[in-house]
Amino acid sequence: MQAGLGRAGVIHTAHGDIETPAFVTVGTKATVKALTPEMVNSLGAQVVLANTYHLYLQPGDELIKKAGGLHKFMNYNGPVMTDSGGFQVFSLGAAFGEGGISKFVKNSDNLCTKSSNKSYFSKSNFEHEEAIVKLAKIDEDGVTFKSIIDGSEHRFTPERSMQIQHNLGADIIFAFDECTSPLADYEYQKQAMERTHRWAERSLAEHQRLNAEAGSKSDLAPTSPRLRGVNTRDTTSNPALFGIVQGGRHQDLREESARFLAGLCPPTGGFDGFGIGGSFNKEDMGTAVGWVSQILPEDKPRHLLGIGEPADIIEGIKNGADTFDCVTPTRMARNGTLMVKGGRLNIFNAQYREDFGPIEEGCGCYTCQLNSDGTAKYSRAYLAHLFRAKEILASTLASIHNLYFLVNFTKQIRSDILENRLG
RNA sequence: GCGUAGGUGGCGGAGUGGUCAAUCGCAACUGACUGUAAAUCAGUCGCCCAUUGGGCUACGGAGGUUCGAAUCCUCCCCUGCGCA
Repeated sequence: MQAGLGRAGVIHTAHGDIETPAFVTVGTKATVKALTPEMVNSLGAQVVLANTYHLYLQPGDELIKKAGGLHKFMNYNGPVMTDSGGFQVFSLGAAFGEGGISKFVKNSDNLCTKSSNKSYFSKSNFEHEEAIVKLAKIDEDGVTFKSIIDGSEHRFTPERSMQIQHNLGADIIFAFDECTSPLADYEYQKQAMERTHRWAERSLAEHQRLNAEAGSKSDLAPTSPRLRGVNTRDTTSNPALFGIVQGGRHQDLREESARFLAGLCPPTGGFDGFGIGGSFNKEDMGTAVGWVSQILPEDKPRHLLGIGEPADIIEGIKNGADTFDCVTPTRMARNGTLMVKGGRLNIFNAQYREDFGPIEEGCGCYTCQLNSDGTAKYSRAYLAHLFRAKEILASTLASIHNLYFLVNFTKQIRSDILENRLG
């Protein structure tokens, strides 16, 4: 973009290119919920993000390695990313049992008193009446997790996260970090950020050790790994590693974090790209992204972790973020909220029970197709019925629509940038 | 006809003399969801005002007992089941 930090580019991976800005679909447990890989492809998605913690617990990273890696295991041949488990440090730690805490805090919220006694997950097997036992506990060396599946205890360190992610075999992996709560005070944000920095160094060192180890086992392995040109497609190549910027809502911390990570350049090279993680102020998330984009190297991709509201994507792009992932489109789809140009539409609302039009006029997605006579193939009334009847197809049709909406919303911004339609 | 078990808010189903406008589930209505503990969660759900709160009508129908009844008594109506 002529003004500001926005830009369009291409990330080359062993499994294909990602044209940025791009929305990354979330497939936590090696599946984009409710969709087949063919559906994911045909709605225009370019990348899938899976999760280290979840796949480590089930079915296990060793098994996925035996299967031939994530791509083969889940039958998805496009680029795949894995998150490091760093978000679970937050969601199973600080946020656990605290009902309604998200990565965002609003200026209008009172940071000191925002604590709800209502549990978001009242059916939890792990929740005790009096004291909520967190499922993640942090120390300098790493994090001790309790399994969300059976309560068993597991230990993640930066090294362990790297080993698991290498076993999973994604194209782009993330350093092990701590996603902090927006409720944490400045002092904690600073301490956590510094710890995340130490973990970043350890992640990078272990990643390079694993790459070297892999290299010594195979003649085909590249000597200079990571983001490679599309012409050198090599599906067995080592993953690229992204470091994660933290620092919460504080400008000095975010800038310090970006400087630190950008400066990590051991003999074999630094990070291949960067994630921007952690919590934000709802009102100035874009500003915070801008703080770090000005510092991070211009020739490396920047992924804004866990951000996906349309307005936030626009702000992220304007401030230099290249890729975005978010559970919002798929989760909201499963919960009956459909994304449309004007905002959102709750298909459960009584007004749609006899509405035989498509979700959105003019939408190009599979779900919004029209018959030759101009009527909707899958009407709002039909979707309303499927949701009320709890039919599985409801999730599929709604997920296709929401993902198409966001993926193409982001693609549109890319072409606007390329054609200079944006400032 | 005799015997027996019942009739409670849209439905199912608790309650069996006061703390009952009535537990709970479903349905319905509304909202939330930002690196997925999520096909989840929260709120509303007789009527009328109201900020806490107040008023009214309600537990098949009609009477009655009682300071007080969805709950006890009498008669009537209806339903299931068994026997004729």
